[in-house]
Amino acid sequence: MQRTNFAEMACSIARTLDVIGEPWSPLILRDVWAGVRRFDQLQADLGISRKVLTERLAHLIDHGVLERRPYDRRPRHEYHLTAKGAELVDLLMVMAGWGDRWLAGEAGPPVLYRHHACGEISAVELRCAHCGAPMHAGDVDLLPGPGATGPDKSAPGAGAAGPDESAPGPGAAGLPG
Amino acid sequence: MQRTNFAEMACSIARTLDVIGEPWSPLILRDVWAGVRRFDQLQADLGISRKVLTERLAHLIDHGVLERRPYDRRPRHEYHLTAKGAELVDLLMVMAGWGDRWLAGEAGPPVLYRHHACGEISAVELRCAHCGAPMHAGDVDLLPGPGATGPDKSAPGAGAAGPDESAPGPGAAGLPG
DNA sequence: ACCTTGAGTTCCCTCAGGGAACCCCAAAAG
DNA sequence: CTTTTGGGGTTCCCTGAGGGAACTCAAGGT
Repeated sequence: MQRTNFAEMACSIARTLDVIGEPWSPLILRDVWAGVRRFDQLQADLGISRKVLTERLAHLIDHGVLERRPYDRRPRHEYHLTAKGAELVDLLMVMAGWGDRWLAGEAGPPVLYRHHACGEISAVELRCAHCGAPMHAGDVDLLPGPGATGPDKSAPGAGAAGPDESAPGPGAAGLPG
Repeated sequence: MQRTNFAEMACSIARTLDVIGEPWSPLILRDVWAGVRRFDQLQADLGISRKVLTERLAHLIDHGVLERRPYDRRPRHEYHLTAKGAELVDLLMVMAGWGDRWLAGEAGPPVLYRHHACGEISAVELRCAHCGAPMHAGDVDLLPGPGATGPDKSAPGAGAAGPDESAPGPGAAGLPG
């Protein structure tokens, strides 16, 4: 779909959208997360066209979010989340939380989440990694970061290489615009 | 774009994708959040076609995520986030966090977030709303919820009506599939 | 030799996204 | 009163992505 190139924008939201910005990709990740790992299962469960599913899987593998593992001597494979992909599932949980709050209606949420640590049905909550207090859209100021000026050279590319935490420091421009 | 109807699926992720599942909507919300509120500004900043921008704005207003406010006696308006929309921006922060970690490369993150509460440059972290411990994709079990069987009747629709917290209780089917 | 199954390809059709030009309205300028 | 300006969209056409169904291919099983 992407007629516009989101990956080149100096915005981590746009770049993330380049990876999972069309609606099938999150659903594929959800399914893989929930244990639906094979081509025909995914196709049947999602109701996606086989052609598009092939493309999406290739794209997700390309971006290091999924990996393909053989499970037989025959040419059979399953798709698994990489570490990079597993962190995207965190995003899906937040997405599900919003849908549960605002779209579930009287019927209530379709899926419940039980937290291993406490054993309770719960939901995710956003907190500041620094002070631990709640951190929402209205609780932050946006500042230009070091990568503000343009797209990154030396992109990590396909490999699920470890994330890099750059030291914060002021850059030039703010949001594009 | 949506040829497939995601809103009818018994999945809060799919339903959320029905609202912001194509790549422009999150970027529009990001811009409105950052203070870009007028049609021509949005169009110029995003590089989106005017036609598609019109459609997206109508869709977002329709779903109660944005609202349109006049700012002049002339027919001029600005777009603002509703409470429902502001909570979607939380999702954008998580998205940005993932992009910062995995896609920013050597250049570092394009935007930094300063938390009002502690004044520090920080990032969001996902925690369990119940026990406060970290809560990630691998830390939860999925269980069928009360709305598991089908799409909800009596959907909140357009209005940014308050969220409903239904009492948890077991339902019938799990994920669709 | 034939059937089955997983995992894709190929082909065609329709509709959504991109681009650019055009339009409407209200205020301000002349 | 007429013209200009500028925000906020419409309209039209073209391309290309998504949907659907049929076809292919390789490896077993019987």
